[in-house]
Amino acid sequence: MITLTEENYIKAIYHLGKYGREMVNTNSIAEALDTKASSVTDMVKKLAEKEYLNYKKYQGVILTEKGKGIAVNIVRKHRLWEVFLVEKLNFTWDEVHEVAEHLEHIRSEKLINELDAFLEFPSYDPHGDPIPDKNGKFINIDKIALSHSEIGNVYTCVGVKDTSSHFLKYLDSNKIGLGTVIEVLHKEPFDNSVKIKFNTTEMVVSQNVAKNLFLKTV
Amino acid sequence: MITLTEENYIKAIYHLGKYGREMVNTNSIAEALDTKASSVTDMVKKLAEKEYLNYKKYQGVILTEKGKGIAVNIVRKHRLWEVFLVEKLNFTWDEVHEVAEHLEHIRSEKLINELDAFLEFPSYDPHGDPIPDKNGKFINIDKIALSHSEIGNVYTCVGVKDTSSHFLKYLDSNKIGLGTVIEVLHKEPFDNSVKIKFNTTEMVVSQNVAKNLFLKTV
DNA sequence: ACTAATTTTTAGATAAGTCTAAATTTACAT
DNA sequence: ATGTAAATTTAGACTTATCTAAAAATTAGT
Ligand SMILES: [Mn+2]
Ligand SMILES: [Mn+2]
Ligand SMILES: [Mn+2]
Ligand SMILES: [Mn+2]
Repeated sequence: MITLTEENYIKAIYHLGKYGREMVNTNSIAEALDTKASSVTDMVKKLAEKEYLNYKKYQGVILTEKGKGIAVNIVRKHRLWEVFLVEKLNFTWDEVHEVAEHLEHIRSEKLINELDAFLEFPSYDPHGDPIPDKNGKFINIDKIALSHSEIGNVYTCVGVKDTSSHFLKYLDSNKIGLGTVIEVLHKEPFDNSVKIKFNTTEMVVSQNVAKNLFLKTV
Repeated sequence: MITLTEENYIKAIYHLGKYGREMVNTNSIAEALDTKASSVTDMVKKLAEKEYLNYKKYQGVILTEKGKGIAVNIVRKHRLWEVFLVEKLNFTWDEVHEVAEHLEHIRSEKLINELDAFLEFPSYDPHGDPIPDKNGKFINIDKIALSHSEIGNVYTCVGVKDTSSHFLKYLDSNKIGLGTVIEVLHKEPFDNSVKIKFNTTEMVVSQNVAKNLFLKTV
């Protein structure tokens, strides 16, 4: 049996290691889970024992296939619940994450598959992140950050990197959301700010914003 | 902050003490939660300390208003989730309880109130139990067990006492459900079995069944 | 009223997950 | 290559919730 705490460690390691492809070090796990490095060491030993990951002392950890399976399933549940909250229960995209952090741990195959069907098998969550299907497969569209866009090009906003309430509310207040069509007018080398145009509005966004907004070419 | 374990104790005490009206003894709590009496003693001390209940050594416990408030809120969540599972996700009434045991601990005022609205403010759960509203108020219709019915009378089935999968499946297989109109034909004094008639079908049910089926007069 | 059975509480131990502080290993700069 | 800084692990302690076994209190039977 896997505990809630173990699930949270596995999920964090999955995200930190780029979908479980890269090794993850102790300190980054500790930071992600707001805990101490010594606690992480104890836990990764246990997770290695249970074969959710491979652990080399002082070298870091990497998820096994078994571990990745657990992680993908939690991500699936997290994102489906987020869709449910926005589509059916009038939550805004900045309110869903916190509740989904808890709902993602509810264990019922039937529950999650029926929820998937009820929502008509959505491919993306409210932040533009892809939702794994029942078999753990998901589409990964190639998106670029606004900070890596090219001047003169036109893009569609398809996701956010930072899903904090602060950032999402900032986007709301500036009328930027998923689907917004954005033209890149200018990139300021001095501070890496970007001047963009959308719906006849022109505005300058900071590097911080530019790094956290994902686009795809129209 | 209240823990998941504390919530389960409070809920059990609420049900055992008839909506928190009666004193509950240590052993019955232990049995309900499948734990040991010594564990219960430790926990009720903690719950008394936190003022969720009053505890007199060797005498048992009774919920405070604060404790009842917690309990009613958990019951509200449990029953609303059960309605959701049946109405929206194709669960049968014998499948919902287990999942609802977990969903009832998700903490979000907005979530539960929006769910309530989404389900159009249901008054009863799939087992005929009343659902408390946002303020903890709920209708308590007076229902009687089939075992206490009167020969010759006609009743409507409005609830079940035992919500175990076994009992509910037994009812399903005999085409008895909420809303079924039942006429009491005979009560056998020897074994307290009851002969009933519904939808042209006549059958004899055991005392065990008769005690767990709630009816109201038509 | 007294004894026996039952119920409840206490005492001490255990497991999970966390922490601080100290020790160890690795990485990096000269 | 060597010393220092950073990262990681170990050691020992704490908290929550549980258990077993023993002690104490209550209840019930005669
Ligand atoms: Mn999220
Ligand atoms: Mn998301
Ligand atoms: Mn239930
Ligand atoms: Mn129910």
